[in-house]
Amino acid sequence: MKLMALDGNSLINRAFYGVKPLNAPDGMPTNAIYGFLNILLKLLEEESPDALCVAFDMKGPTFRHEQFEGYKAQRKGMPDELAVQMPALKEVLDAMNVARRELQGWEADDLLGTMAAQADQQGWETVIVTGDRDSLQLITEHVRVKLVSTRMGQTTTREMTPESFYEEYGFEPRRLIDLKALMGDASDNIPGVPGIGEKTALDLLRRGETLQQIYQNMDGLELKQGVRRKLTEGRGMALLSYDLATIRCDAPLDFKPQDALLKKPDEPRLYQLFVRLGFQKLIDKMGLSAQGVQNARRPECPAEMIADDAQADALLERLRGGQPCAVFAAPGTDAAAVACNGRCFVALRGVLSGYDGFLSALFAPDIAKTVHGWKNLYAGLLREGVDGQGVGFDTELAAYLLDPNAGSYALERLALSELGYELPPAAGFSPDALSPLGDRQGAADTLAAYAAAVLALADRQRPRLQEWGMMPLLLDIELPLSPVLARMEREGMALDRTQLADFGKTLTARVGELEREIHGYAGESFNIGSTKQLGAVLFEKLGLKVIKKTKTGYSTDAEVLEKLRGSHPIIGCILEYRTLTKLTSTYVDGLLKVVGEDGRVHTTFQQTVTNTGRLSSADPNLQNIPVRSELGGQVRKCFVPREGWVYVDADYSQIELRILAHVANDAHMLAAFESGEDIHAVTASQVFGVPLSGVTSLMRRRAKAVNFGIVYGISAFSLADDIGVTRAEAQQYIDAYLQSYSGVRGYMENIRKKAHEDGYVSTLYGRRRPLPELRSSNFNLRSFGERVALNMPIQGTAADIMKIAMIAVDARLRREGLRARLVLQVHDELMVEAPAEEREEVQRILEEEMAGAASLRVRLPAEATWGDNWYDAKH
DNA sequence: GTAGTCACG
DNA sequence: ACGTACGTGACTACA
Repeated sequence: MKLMALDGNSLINRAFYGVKPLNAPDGMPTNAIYGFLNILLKLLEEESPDALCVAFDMKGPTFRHEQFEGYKAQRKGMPDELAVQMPALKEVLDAMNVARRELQGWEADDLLGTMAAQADQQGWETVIVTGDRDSLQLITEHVRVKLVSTRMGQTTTREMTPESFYEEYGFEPRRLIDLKALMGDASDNIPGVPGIGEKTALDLLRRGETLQQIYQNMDGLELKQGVRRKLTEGRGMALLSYDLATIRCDAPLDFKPQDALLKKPDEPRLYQLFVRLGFQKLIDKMGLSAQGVQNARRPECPAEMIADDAQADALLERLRGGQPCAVFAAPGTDAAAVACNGRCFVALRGVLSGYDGFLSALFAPDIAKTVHGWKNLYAGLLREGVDGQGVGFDTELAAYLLDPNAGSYALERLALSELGYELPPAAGFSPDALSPLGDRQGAADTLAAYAAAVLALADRQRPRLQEWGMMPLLLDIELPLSPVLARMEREGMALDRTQLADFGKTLTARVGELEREIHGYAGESFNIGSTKQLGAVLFEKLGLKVIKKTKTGYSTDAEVLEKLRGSHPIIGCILEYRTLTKLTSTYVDGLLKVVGEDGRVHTTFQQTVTNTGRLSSADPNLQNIPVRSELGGQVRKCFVPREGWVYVDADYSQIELRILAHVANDAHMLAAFESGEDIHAVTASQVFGVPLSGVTSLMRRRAKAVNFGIVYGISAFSLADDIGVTRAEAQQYIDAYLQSYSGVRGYMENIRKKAHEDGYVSTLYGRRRPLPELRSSNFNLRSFGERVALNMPIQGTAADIMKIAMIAVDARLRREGLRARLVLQVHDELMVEAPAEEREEVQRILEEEMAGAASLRVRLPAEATWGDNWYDAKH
């Protein structure tokens, strides 16, 4: 039989510092609980023990404090964010029916030792799990220790047995006590023998001595004079430390391993807890369900099937009266459910003969609707030939605006966390279920439940959006943007497949040559794409200098290779190989793979992904098509408009710095922009104290890096690293910058302060990003939060303005009856595909609407250029 | 599924 | 004193 005994405090501490911040829907930090449970589940799987018990420390002094008042004296209490997670963890363990023990006056270590002793007496084996090496003294033939370490979400365990312990330390596990007695332990404030350090102590123990033997037979020992004196004088300390360091196995603990046998968890209770904590992943992983949970309920809303046009018209008439309603449509929109005033109506294409007409009428402007995911719904309607209108609320967009950090806005998840609704699986309204042979009433009930959830969710979200002043952001920016994005996706961009494939062949040929050359230099054939194998060749076989390490081995990134360029001809080949294989795999093969039947690529613009309010582009990502290198530019040449059409491309000029000048209200920066001079050159002249005419290209380059750094939340260290100067020099640049731009300095100070006070930052348009990181006790995380506090209002405001511009450009193209259409957005750039004869008008529209999207203290000029392919349009 | 790398703003 | 720039997505290798 096997007992697994966990040191709860040690593990939750590891989890707390090793797992990224995580919050429950109510804002309570949960990362430590989450990390702890993941470790626990992994261990249960690995070990399949028969019994499990978790030991905890208790607050207050222990018997060791009575022996020595300085014991653990300088130890600080746990940070608040961890402390609040302890009770919840214990609740979770109780719900899992996991035994746990704590005992006033005793540490978790002693409880583990005692449990192991009890288990041993009954012939059980024990696995102790902890992050604390002190427990290694408990290792015996029947007791193993698993040492857990986590860093950034990654958990590793190392198992220690008598053999592996001896191999590492060179003496027996019990002698760990002797080691501490001799050398002390700074972190627990155990004194040890004054003057005896790790080296001497280890040496004595590896010679086979024990503390007892040392003091019984001091004269017979071969010892340096000083050591002998220190040992003699420190005898009292040594004996005290020996006692303090000894983990006791006789705590008055009520424990038998049989008491801790694994039991089935209390599922409903655990489920409820996990919902409260926001642990959807664990709910899935452990296969929990809401069955038996009283709170989790499905909205009571049986579907009323719309069978004929008369019923459809009656419903439409009622909706036109202004009753709030929510529409949920199955993908492909072969079915639509309308929730309204406690009832739910469902229209199915196969049931309602006038389904298409119903859909058109439902999505007319005179019926105000709430939906979940307007962009995709609009796209679906468009495929049916319906131009959807009259959508006044979107629960997905609302959830994103309320918390852009949340990551997922699936209706099922939101219904659960916001309403306590358990929605039936979406498979319930699959095409099969909706087909004449399927369970149509069941499918309709499922759709109805989703529609009802959307309606209820909107009621929960609206007050918060109003309170936070975010309704205009939703109604005037995000919602109207959705159809624009849907049309852009549908429009797509044409690819010249032949030209792209030819380019691919050229690349592949060169990659072959490089591969041979690289293998030749290496003297062996290996996978150049494997960083592990490449590292072995470069740093072990060829003996090149190790510049940087990753957590799994040597770093071989471009920055490292660039520094090694002079030391071996293989380096240049590898760099070129990397460039070319990236181009072929991601951009040549990758794009060719996703060309549609219409010869065009249709990206997906994701509207609820980024933490700052930007869009993202995926499948394929058209926002990262190469441009910085000449070779990469070849890919852009393969994006071509229709015959007789052109691409018109418009960029904002320095939008982020201009927004910085505005929000910081910095007189110098505003003046610099107003003068129309090159902003980086002006910055250089200020930072380096030379007249504008005296700015060299090196100065400009460095000033540009400073400008970027400011926007990102600069540090001298990274700036120095970026531009290759000393830290002190970088600091001088920053100081000189902030001296010149005192408004920016003030902004940086204010926004930091405000962010700490409020716990969030926002853009000019009220988009908000919560910053739980700022309350972290972890220095790194807190610093990250402060950098984000500086950056998000700038990046996010630029995103807001671009969205406003997109809505305006799209509307004006259509209003003016042009055939030209938006096809792409790349953060500060818009691209329109236009008939050649509309080119000049489109250029004017882009420049006017982009510049006019916001009125700030600076102008926001945009320049539109054009060409017969994407590359030429930008050159 | 995660890590490393690299493409973009 | 801490470690170190903001925001993305796609590909390959590897456990």
